[in-house]
Amino acid sequence: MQLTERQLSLKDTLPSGQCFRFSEQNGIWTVKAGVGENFRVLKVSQSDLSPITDDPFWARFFDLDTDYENLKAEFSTISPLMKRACDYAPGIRILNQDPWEALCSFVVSQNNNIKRIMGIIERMCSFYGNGAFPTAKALASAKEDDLRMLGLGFRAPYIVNTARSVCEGEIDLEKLRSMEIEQARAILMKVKGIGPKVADCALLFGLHRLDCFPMDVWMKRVMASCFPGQDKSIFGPCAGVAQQYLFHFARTSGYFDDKE
DNA sequence: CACCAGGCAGTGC
DNA sequence: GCACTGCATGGT
Repeated sequence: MQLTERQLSLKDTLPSGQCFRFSEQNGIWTVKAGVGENFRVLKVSQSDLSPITDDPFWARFFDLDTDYENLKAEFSTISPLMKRACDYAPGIRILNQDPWEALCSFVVSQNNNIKRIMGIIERMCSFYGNGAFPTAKALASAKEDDLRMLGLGFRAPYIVNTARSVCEGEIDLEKLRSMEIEQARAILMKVKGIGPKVADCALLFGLHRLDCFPMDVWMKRVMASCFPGQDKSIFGPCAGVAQQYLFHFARTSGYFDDKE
């Protein structure tokens, strides 16, 4: 299978705020993914995507089985701005990350910026995971002071709460994959430290629930400015994908720089 | 110094 | 139900 940049763009997908363990140097992208023993490292360049297409793990990670051309065509009929967002970065895809890694990462993300999130997660991985993303079990027994030392601040107890809920089975992540979406959100949000935004990101990026539509500060700007009085329902059953095009466009294009 | 970052919990009304 | 505030930390 031969992929074009329009079908998969590394530079538009990896730094679009979905995942936090990647870097780029001289055109070579390094992506780290997976928890504990399932840890994997990918090295790939845009000019040769065969390390992704030839490896089922990374093919799944980059969601190669979903037809984004149809989705973009549908989205583009919604409004000129939605079409513009699709054309701006057509090679964005929704990553299929480990559910625990996604959930934990987005607990870290709250009221934080992407650069600092990446640093914190990297320190958590070396301190608790020997390079791999730490297991829920490892973090369930972490000391809050240690977590604060890594820069987690007020999120330290949230991480421990979340890890314990997963370990003790109050949250069964795999069951959330097929559950009624509102019920799945409600289960996640029972944990102190998980609100609607973190729950939606975990479901979208960790459990591939494309119906989730995370509303962060950028998406609130987009909706208020471009779709006033509307909600995610105008984007259909895969609203989460539309969300990602809009989020990336809003954050990197400069279009919203001087809009309240 | 202020304000912000892929928010959330707590409080008051 | 909705509006407001404090929160750790590092960057502008």
